[in-house]
Amino acid sequence: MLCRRLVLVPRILLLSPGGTLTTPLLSCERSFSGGSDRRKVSSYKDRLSSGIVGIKKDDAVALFQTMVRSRPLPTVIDFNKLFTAVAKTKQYDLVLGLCKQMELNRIALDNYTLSIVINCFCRRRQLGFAFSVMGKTLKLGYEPNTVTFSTLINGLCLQGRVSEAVELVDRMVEMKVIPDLIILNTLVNGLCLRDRLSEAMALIDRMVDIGCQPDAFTYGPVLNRMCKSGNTASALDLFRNVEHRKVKLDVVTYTTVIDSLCKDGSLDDALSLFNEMETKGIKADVFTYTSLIGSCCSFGKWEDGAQLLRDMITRKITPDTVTFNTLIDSFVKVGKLTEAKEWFDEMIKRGIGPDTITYNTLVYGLCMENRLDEANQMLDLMVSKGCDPDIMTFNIIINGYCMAKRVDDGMTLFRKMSMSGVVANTVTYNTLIQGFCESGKLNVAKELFQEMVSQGAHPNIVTYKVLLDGLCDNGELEKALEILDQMHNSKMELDIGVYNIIIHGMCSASKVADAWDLFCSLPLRGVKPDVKTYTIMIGGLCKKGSLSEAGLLFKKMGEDGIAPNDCTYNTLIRAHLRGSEISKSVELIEEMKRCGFSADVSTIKIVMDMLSDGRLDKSFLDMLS
DNA sequence: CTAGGGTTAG
Repeated sequence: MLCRRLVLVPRILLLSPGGTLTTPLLSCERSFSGGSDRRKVSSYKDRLSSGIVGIKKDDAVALFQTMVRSRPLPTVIDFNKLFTAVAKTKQYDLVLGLCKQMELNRIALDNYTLSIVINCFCRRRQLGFAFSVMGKTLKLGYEPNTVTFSTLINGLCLQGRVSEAVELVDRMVEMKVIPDLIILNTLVNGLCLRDRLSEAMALIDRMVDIGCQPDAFTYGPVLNRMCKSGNTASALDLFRNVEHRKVKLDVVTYTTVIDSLCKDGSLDDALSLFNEMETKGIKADVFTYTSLIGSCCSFGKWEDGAQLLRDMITRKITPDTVTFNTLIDSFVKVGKLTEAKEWFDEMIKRGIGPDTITYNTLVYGLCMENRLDEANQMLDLMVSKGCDPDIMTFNIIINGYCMAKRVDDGMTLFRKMSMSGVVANTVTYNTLIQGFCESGKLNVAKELFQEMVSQGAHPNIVTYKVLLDGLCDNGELEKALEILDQMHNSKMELDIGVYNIIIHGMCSASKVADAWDLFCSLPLRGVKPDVKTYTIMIGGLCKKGSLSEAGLLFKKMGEDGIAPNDCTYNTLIRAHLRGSEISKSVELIEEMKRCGFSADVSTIKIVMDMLSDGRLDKSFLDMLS
């Protein structure tokens, strides 16, 4: 069933079929208080047991201080409970800081605390520190257990170093620690993260062979990877298969597939899987609802999205920041800024804190409506609420300035941003380079491109497209062709968009013959012309006065299976009007109308001009509408 | 206590 040689598998799995993989966790609980005096410690005890899920930074620090000052001292287990809760909120720096404080207060960390520290370093991609904590664990005389190892193995996997993770499993076995289901699941996850799906599946088969029953955690990452690669159908197949083999799937696996169906636009299928899950007694959670709400909104079913949110509140499934962000984003995307603002107020009313993404989304909405002053006020608001703007925030406003033809203001903000320590990325530079190109300041655009390279922000295909377009529009076709040459020599994958820009540039520079040669060479270059390519080329031929050639290309386009759009028709119609080929333009207009397109602004302008100087009859206007 | 899922920009 599988080819062992190709598959990365720890040695123990190849050597010990039929062996058991379960091992009890070592008990390392050590008490400082001896458990005698319970009265004085009740406040932090209550706090730890009454729920510290999703604990905020200030709360965590305050609770920690109370604990450190309590006499007798709380047990390490109590500290571990706090650290675990904080780690779950992904505040790894905070956990590390608190652990440091604990040491400074001469409270000994135990084996578990050290595992939590290792996990924090792993999550922060500081594997070196993680391994030295492992060394410290040994030096303190603790036996590393499966938790210590699984944490480190996960750290390696998160960095994409799966082979080393497998080696570590082998070393762990040498140290007489038997890999358990969690370790193997971690490896499966590591393989999935590197998109090595077939190896992951093979490892799962090996697990089954040696009697280690996979669970929802085993299949979760596999399903997720399939879904993220756009393969919902395969994921659904695997899902049904696993379900059929009586592996108990959980809310996460269901939600993974539900989300993928939502992303594919199969909202009905997603909803029926949601119902199926609930029927089986698996309760949907905030992730499930958030996916469904997002999908409803993308279909324009706002009331349904809002209703789902109300449902979840009724069912005591508390919506979080992401849930509101999803809803707010959907409203912003369709320009319903008022509704977005209402939901923003609602989330504040419910005590759910907006985050950078919430503010970015609202800033984006304001910028789209050219309300730049309000966007800047929103920026001030987020700063005043202690929510740090990130590169996305700045990119959105800079883009807003560029679209409002205020590239210089965009540049000022860019400099301010850099002073505040936020580092520009490729999108930032692309936006500004485009802004300068469109305002005709080609030299500034070129300088910025140089700055981008020297700052280590990698230009991508979009950067080049923006630059090529700018050069072509500003009469520097030769320079554009030089860059195109460089791009051919680089490893960059050129798409049809790049060629559309160049062909368009050639046509604008009245080099229609060159454009035609390039157009004809596209198949050789492995690039397929799209509707824009044909339209640009048709426009070029029209400009040259070769209406008949343009007509032939229009015909060929249809034969090549590319459907013309409104731009194609309007280009041809204008050319025929200019060439006084009235009857042909009437023919084209009727065909265009049959396709559901209509005359654009430029076409209407020509028609008006021709009506006023009498070259066209009034009946033409009726036919047009 | 260690492994899998949902939101933003050119």
